[in-house]
Amino acid sequence: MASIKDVAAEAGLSVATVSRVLNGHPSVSQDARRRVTAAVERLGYRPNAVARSLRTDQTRTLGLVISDVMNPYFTELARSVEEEARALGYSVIIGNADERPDLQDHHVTTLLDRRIDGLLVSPTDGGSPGMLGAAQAGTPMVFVDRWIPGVDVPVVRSDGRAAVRDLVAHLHGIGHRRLAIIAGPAATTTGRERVDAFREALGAYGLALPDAYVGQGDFQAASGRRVTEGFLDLAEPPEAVFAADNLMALGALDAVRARGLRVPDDIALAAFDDIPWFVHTDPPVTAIAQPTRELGRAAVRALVDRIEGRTGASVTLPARLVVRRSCGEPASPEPPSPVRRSTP
Amino acid sequence: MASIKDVAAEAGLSVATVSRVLNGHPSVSQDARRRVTAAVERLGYRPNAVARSLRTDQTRTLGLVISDVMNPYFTELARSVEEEARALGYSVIIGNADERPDLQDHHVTTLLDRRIDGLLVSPTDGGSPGMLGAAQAGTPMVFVDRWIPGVDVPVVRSDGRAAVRDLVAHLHGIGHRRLAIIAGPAATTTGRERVDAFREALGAYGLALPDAYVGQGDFQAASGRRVTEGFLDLAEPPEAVFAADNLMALGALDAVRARGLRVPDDIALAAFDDIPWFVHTDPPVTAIAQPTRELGRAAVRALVDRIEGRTGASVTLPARLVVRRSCGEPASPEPPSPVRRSTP
DNA sequence: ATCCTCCGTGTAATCGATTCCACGAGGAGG
DNA sequence: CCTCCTCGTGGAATCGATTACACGGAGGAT
Repeated sequence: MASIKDVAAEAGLSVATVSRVLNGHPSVSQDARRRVTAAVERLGYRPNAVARSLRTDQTRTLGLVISDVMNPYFTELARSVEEEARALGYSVIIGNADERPDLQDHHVTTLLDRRIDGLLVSPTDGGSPGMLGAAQAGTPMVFVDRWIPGVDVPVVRSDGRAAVRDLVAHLHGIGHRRLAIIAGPAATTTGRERVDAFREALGAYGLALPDAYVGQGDFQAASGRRVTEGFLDLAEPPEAVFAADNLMALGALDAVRARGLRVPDDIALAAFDDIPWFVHTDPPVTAIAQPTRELGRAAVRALVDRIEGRTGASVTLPARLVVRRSCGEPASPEPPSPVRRSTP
Repeated sequence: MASIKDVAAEAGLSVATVSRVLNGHPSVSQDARRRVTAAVERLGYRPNAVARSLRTDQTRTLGLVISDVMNPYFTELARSVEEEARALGYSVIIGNADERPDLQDHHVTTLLDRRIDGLLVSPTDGGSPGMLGAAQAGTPMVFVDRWIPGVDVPVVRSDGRAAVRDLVAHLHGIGHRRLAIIAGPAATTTGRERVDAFREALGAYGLALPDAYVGQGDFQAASGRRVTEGFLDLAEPPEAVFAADNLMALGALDAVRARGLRVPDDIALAAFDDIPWFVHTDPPVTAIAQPTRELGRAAVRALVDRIEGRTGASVTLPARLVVRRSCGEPASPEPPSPVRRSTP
């Protein structure tokens, strides 16, 4: 593979001049510029990014460590992150933690070893040693979706509180009173927050959230299935189940169907994180949609701001409720204002 | 960030010795080894992968360029690729081409600039300049899922011919005679092959595949919707529609529902590529499942074989039919042997 | 005519590793 | 006791770029 030396030889100039042409440095003659361009063309030369990175101490690469690529929410997030990064001249290396702290650490160290310019993380847990180290070491960093309390890193996320209130209003309007939740891991902020928001919203209607109605999941379909089976085995099963992510909702759907029961007739179902497939499930699932694309873009912008010496502050965007048919039809007037139906 | 020089100073040894310890070179004394290890520990030193790559001319990184990350099939492929690569000591950088040749080229050049050790591609088209260049330039390369005829690169893919025959047998057994297909882009091998296999299988039953029953899609949901609408507008609409990928099947489902029609009562539907959601759609969708995990693993192994100087041959794995309810219930005996029902 | 500036270019140091080669110490063999 | 190996170690070249500094020539000001 041709190197800058070959180009210099071919153009009859020094490597310094070639480098200057390549980087658009002003003090180069028209003639030199032409000869270099021609030589580059002839040799099919492409600068070695590795060498360049070593010298300039920047890789123009961002690391993105997410909890689970197979989760469509994160896939979409990853996609929008890559898009925005590309627009700003950066590449992205994705690390999939599969909800495992050890894997998350593996990816963080690998990325740091490669000297990425900045790190975008949706932490799987409360803070693995590798990640805290990275934050400490001063690597530009931004949390997205989930974060770690007490770590001084900007957070780009969406606030589901209002949407959860809308959801509870919706369920309450339909007549449901015994509401349960399939929670995410307590080690994640989203895992805890969604339960809190749900409990708070229930409180506004004078409803309690008994321990038996809080099932512990791990954001994977299997746990949704298991927890839902537990709910159905109760002497007094809930009338509605709220899954804290889309995969657990899928598992819940499985469990209900396996019992020969029907959604929403026998039990209502709603999920956090809207995905294209929810329109096509039987029945279409009512969900809380995050502005995923905007989240990804905002996260990249915040990170690049940090990298390039600007401030890069936290961002919180609102989520919204998308009503479909999995909770039943409202008997009384429609739920409060920000609610929208996905099909008119 | 501490460099090898700092470690050498801290340990009171030369950088050469430190490097030897780091790389497990045999001729280093126990004492030196201990001192280096201690110094590394004290400084929290991690070798700079960029510098190492420049010197050794290898990055221990694989590039994976896929057509569409949002397609669950490719997400799963990407995941299994990363898993196997990690097991073999490689990292993976994913490039998402979004079915756009220009984006595909962008990623290929970026990856080559970063001097990845090998490239895994599922080409979007018949061969963009950048990709053909890479193949020519001798970069170790392997095609996965899709490939480009005439380019001398191993191909890891699955053969759907037998499964398509099973599908046609299944449809025929139910009583469907007017069968249509939503094809993928003609520029892709999978786009063409699936139509060919379908036509061939129809032939075995004495059925023709009229042009009006071949709709041109692009592997995206919107095209599935558009093509299906066209089918429904025909004077004699097909009784069954076979979508050449899962996203177009989703679009077809949309279109059918928008007309107030029902699957499978009004029209049968089947898809290539099985995904977890097909179990939960209304109705569950009959699909041809590829051994995605195995495909990813085989592709990585073939590529690493090439990189490390071994042969690395092509691999073809069989796909299989998964019968669900979207084609209706068979009136007569069950379809041929390799067919399985997803729910007993 | 002399001096100063500015411009275009080249030489060489540098980034952080790996690795070839040389060198000194110590042990084995004659 | 001398020679020859082997072993552990360090010095220095190297990978492919960027960039500080030096230098020569042209042109303007005095």
